[in-house]
Amino acid sequence: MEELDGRKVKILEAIIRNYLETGEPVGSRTSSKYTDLNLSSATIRNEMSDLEEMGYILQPHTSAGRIPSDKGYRFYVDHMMIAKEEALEEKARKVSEQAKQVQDMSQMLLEKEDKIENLLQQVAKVLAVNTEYATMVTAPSTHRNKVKFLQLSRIDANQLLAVVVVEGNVIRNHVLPVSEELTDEEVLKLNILLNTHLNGLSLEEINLGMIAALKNQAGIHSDIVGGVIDAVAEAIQQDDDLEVYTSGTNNIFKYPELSDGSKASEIITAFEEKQQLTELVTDALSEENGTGIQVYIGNESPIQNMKDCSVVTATYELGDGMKGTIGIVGPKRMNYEKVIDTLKTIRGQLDSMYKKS
Amino acid sequence: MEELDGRKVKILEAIIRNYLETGEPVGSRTSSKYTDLNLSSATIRNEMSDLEEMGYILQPHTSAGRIPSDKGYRFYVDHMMIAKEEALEEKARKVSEQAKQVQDMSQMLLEKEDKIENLLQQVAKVLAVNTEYATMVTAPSTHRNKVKFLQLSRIDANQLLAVVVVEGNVIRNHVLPVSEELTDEEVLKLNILLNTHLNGLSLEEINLGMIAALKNQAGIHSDIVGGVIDAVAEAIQQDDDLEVYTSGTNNIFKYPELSDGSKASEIITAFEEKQQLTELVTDALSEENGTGIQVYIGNESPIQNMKDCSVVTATYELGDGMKGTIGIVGPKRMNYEKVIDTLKTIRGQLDSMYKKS
DNA sequence: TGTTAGCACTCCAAAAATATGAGTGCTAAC
DNA sequence: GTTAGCACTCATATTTTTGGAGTGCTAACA
Repeated sequence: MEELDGRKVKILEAIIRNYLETGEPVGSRTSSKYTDLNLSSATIRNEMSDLEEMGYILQPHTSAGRIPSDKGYRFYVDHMMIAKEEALEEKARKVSEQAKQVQDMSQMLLEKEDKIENLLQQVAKVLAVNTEYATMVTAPSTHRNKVKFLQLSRIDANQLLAVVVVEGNVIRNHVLPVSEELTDEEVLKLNILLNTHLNGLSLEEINLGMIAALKNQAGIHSDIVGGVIDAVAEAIQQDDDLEVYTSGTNNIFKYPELSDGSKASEIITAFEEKQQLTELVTDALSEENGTGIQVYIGNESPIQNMKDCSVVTATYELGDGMKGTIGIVGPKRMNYEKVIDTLKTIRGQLDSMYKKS
Repeated sequence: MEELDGRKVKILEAIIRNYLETGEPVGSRTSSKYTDLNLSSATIRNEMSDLEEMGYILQPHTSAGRIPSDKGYRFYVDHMMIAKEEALEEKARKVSEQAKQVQDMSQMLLEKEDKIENLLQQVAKVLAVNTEYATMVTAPSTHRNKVKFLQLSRIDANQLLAVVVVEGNVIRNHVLPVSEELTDEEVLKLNILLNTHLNGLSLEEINLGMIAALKNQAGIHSDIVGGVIDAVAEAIQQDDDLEVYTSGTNNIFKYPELSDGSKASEIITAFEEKQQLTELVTDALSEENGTGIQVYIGNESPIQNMKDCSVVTATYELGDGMKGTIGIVGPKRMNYEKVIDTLKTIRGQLDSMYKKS
């Protein structure tokens, strides 16, 4: 009674697969036909009763069929999908799909964007079109990347421009006001100082202690120069909040279970307040599990707004340490296989793109 | 019959105001009580029949009350609102509201953002909170702004960084690959060349002819230098598509007439494909009418997705030529007075912010 | 002991039947 | 030109009916 025996597994699988296909609660009759074990509906009913007690399935109301619970979906994702993945007809379908996607992606590559933002936005869109779910893509985090180049320039009498180029050609800039005009020579000195000390360090290495030491070095001018250094440090540290690109939000209206007012509103709010998505993604990054794929079913999600959906994310990596996330949000009753597959494919594309450049 | 006489106007106004308040179709009985002319419902009925024939109001179905048509709303916005604006109790309400908003805005100013993107995003949010509609804000166009400062730097052997600072401290940068390494001296020369020729020009003045002339000037190295100049030009021209910031998309679910699946989906799509919003905004900018306020009712909107909504935009200006737009999207049955008022207030805040800095 | 047929029962969903009532258009009288 | 009166319309809400899918339980069977 505690564990699922082989027969229960088969029945549970029948129920889930059926429900994924039809979206209708599935009854004992239907699932008896769906399995290869020749059992009458009555027997199935008994087993279903057990499964319900164990929490794998539930009834929308008395005298309706059963639908998978979050726990049921979880079991499906963890134990049933892999098996199925080997099945032949699946394999065949996958290949053709994969080909289609690759096509889409290479099309995307044609209009090769130099700006990473545009690229990621495009990725989000391709993902949305392919899966028909709402999608999100975060920029790779760069805090472990090293400073390649750093430059201060005078814009006018009381404004300096600080530009920092980081590995991966990520560029940050910051206009900083200065109370007192600096001479060309002073700016040059500052440039040399900053470059010799900060160049080659990763962004996360440039912390408060570091900065303090630097200010000491600066010596004489420390009053005004100190301010400049602080501002540069700020420019470097800024944008720690990773950007999130989204697409296909309207796709949620394709699924009746999500398109009623209040639910849709919740999801859309989460997509607008990207803060929330970052939380989700941060969690996904921390829960690394080897495959780089995370599945959150309903309440498993760290953010409340997603309690009626499933979220699937994949971690991609552009070179060392630059990890980002791509993910989709859809109904619990989603095509997990296809989604995971698509995510893997696109992640692969991102990989190869990095190698090319 | 062709023109609206005074009585018809009064009745029309009664209908519209009533409908704005209740959202229910309004019948002859109700509107007879709502006006000061003492007429029986029967008389009103006759007048309403006329108004319907003229296209100002319509019936959702036979034997229902009347609701304003697009034409009716249009008449209201053009001719009835101003009068009402003077009314005393309105005035009183407005003052307190205005005060509240100013408070909100100054709060916003406290956490003064140096990045204009963050500021505008914040403006969109404040607007959304104040009006309870979906909002959009476009960055001011900068193509008439002048180049303040321009700098090429070598990042490494085969990459150059071009940074362009424009009036208003808008910064654009672009990493450009170079096939052949340039010496420090060459880079310096290029910098001088670019600055002497481009500095002080507005972005729109830097066109193809300009660039061609510049290439000639470059003389000897023209093969490789030409490429660099092209890339710089591109960096300058880039981002011509104005950015759009949005907020409060979920607000549309507060209005039943918009929250059904397909309509909501349309609106949300428009907000996601910011391309569409830019069209709208471009139109608004071109249709300048003195006040800088534009109202699109239903099908008047240049983009189809907004056919079930009303859109109100206001043009703001940060110094000469830097025009941007703030706007809201809501149901046709919206509080036009309040919206226009809020838009004006916030535009004022943006103005004063510019003067301060 | 596990499996199955049978049956009464539950409950949702859709369809049909039935009010309700707000609002209209029209006519005839003032 | 205005109004009272009245028959008529039609969306909406409420109730009733029906159908059917599905369950749980029991008793019989292998």
